Amino acid sequence: MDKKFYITTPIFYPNANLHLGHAYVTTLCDVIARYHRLVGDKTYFLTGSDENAQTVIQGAIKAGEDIHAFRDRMVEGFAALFKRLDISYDQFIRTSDEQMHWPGAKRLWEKMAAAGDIYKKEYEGLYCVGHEAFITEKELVDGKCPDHGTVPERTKEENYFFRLSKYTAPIKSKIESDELEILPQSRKNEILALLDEGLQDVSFSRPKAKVPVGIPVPGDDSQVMYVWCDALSNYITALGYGRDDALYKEFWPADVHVIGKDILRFHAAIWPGMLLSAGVPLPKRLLVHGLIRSGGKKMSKTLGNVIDPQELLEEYGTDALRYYLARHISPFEDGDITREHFKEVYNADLANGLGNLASRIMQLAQMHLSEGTRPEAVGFPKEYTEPLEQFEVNKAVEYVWQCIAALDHKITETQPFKVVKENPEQGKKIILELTQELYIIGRMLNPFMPATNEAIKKAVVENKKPENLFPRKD
RNA sequence: AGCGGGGUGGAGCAGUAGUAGCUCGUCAGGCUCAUAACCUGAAGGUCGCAGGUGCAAAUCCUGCCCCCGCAACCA
Repeated sequence: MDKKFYITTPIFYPNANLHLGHAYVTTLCDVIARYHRLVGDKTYFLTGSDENAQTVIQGAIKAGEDIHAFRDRMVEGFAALFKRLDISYDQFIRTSDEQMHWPGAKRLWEKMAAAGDIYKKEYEGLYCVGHEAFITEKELVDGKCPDHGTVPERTKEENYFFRLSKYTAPIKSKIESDELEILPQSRKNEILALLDEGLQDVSFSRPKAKVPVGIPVPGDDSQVMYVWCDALSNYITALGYGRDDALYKEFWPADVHVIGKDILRFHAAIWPGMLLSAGVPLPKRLLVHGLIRSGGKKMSKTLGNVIDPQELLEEYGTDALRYYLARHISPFEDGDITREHFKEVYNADLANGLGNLASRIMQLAQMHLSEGTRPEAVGFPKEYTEPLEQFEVNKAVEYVWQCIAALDHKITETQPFKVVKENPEQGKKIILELTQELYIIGRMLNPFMPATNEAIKKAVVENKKPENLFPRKD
């Protein structure tokens, strides 16, 4: 296979530490990216941070830090978590990066302006700082913003607008025809329903006085770009759009943008509209995942059901967390995680399942085989590749665990531990087969559990029983 | 209000018309290479409720109830 594959995560606000939801989407992307590398696709995996937002500025103020220092510190934290999660991203784009990001964002704006789709409009209304947007009278509760509990300011603002309304029909047709494919189907239906109502033009800039760190609007230094052109553009600027086209030519359009359902409309309406306006090809696919809840409820500090990825990483390790996220959280629907369920799954699937299987096979191998083995490379079964091509990561993992169960069963059936005493040659033959099958299982784990894949490979090749891969937890 | 997702044995899920399935947990038996693990078997469900269509419904239609999310530090 000699295809290219470009995958992106959303970009994250460096205003607080990343939580399990961020860990999930990033891990999901990593699994998909590693799979594509495994089957030989030329893969590019992008992640990054959305730094020019009001909420980030507020975070810095709250922390009493300089905005630049604050963002750098938060982004370092992102990198540390991603490293711990074994995220194999090729690039981390920061929208504050004037060299990497800004030229492309400006180029995109200019293209849209040249198409006649950017216009200036004066707007007077109630501005909520928390929203970083105008809100309507109707939305107010006791004269305050219901979300932020603050009294909005009546201000007059001159903004640039993007003529998104013009693109309702073309966007709809691209989505209906799956030229821009939206997965799962339910999300596609949802966005088509929205498109039926027609899209409104969207505000595309803010006065620089209000958002001091944004990207200047080309030809108007008094305004900075609002989030759409500022942030969504990262998917192409990272590749060098407007700067150096080599990667861009190779990898755009994206094969998949992985996003949460909360940001679906931005990616399925505004972003395609922008690209259509600028004459840039649309991404091929949006993979819209759900939310991770805990105990059936959204995680929130108030409810006290937040689970920090760091906590799980420390207690169970990187691959255990990756395993849980890949197997037990659906890529398409809301998922659930509790400490109790995590432990149950860890013990059942990893300690008793995979870990124990590796121990029993390698114990036999170490005792009875004189040297390690390395099975010939074979293709992957379709029960494994087909789900992965469709991003059904959980189904692919389930298949691997079926293989694990089958191998446990095979040991019971063939009784190599007994046979080897009565007929050493026959026993060794069985044991050799078992180690080779274990190796193949390890290889299939590569996208989900890269370190475990390595550990199993090493054990088989060196004919040495590994340390407990996943010690039981009580 | 509106929009979206969901309600299947103790837990988590699969199953869009034709004998209700998987994993975990529980119980009994087996095995001994292994991390008190592994294998086999069993118990356990009127598939949210009420109607309707069909020879046949978890699965289609109608109404209702309940949970979750869409607004908050938030993918």
